Amino acid sequence: MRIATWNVNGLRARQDFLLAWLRLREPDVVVLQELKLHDTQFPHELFAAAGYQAAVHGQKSWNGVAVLAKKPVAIVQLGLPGREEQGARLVTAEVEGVAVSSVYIPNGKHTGHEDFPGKLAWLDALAAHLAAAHRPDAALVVGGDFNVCPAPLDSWNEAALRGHIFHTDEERARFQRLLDQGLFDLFREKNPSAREFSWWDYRGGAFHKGEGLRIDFLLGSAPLLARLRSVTIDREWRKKQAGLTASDHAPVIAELD
DNA sequence: ATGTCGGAATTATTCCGA
Repeated sequence: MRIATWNVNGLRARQDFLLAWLRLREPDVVVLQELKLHDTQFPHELFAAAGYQAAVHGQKSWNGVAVLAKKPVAIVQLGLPGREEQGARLVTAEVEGVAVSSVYIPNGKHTGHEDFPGKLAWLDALAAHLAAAHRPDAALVVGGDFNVCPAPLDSWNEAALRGHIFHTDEERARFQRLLDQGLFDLFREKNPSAREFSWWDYRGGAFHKGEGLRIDFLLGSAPLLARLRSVTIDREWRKKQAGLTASDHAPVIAELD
């Protein structure tokens, strides 16, 4: 099984780009973030024609998450309980016996912004929800854009950015609390010292200067880790393809037995 | 160069969020 996560930064702007990538990589399951459309605008027919069905939790204009899969998807959860006012940021579906969640953690803007405590509260609520809804011995994947840089190795410039947004002890402690629910950072498990990033700002030529962050993760429970062969970050798809603009995030792909 | 994007509100221009 090949499972991926990708923040597409607007599905309507990215659908041709995404379809080209699906044809090339042929993932079995993909969790998407930042759809930026309402459920009713999701192009189910387009993805069905490409061989995928979707569980979608969207909203007008912003946020929005989905689970795409070649096999049937059964919706388990729409929205993070108690945190719906922060937007459509969680959907969980069961696919081939695996509970698959797509999450889009609030950005928080900066540590002095009123959104920052909201981000921490959302992460607290996610840890509580996972503890209540999932057993650590069951097959679970939580993939998405976490908007947290868990360790210095995950940042292009830890020295300058430590203590700033994505790089605070508060965010990192809460990311660790997610792992404490019995989850593993699948990329890091297979690539313990790799300095690779999944997001680069559109501005200032950040991609070409190597100024990125690793903030997109596939977290998996022990049964998934036992099946894990490899994890890659598909940075070629952060580049323009045949004249089509890329997202500011690259896909992350895990290969499972 | 805070140097770009996507989307909304509004009618090609400005704002917001990331």
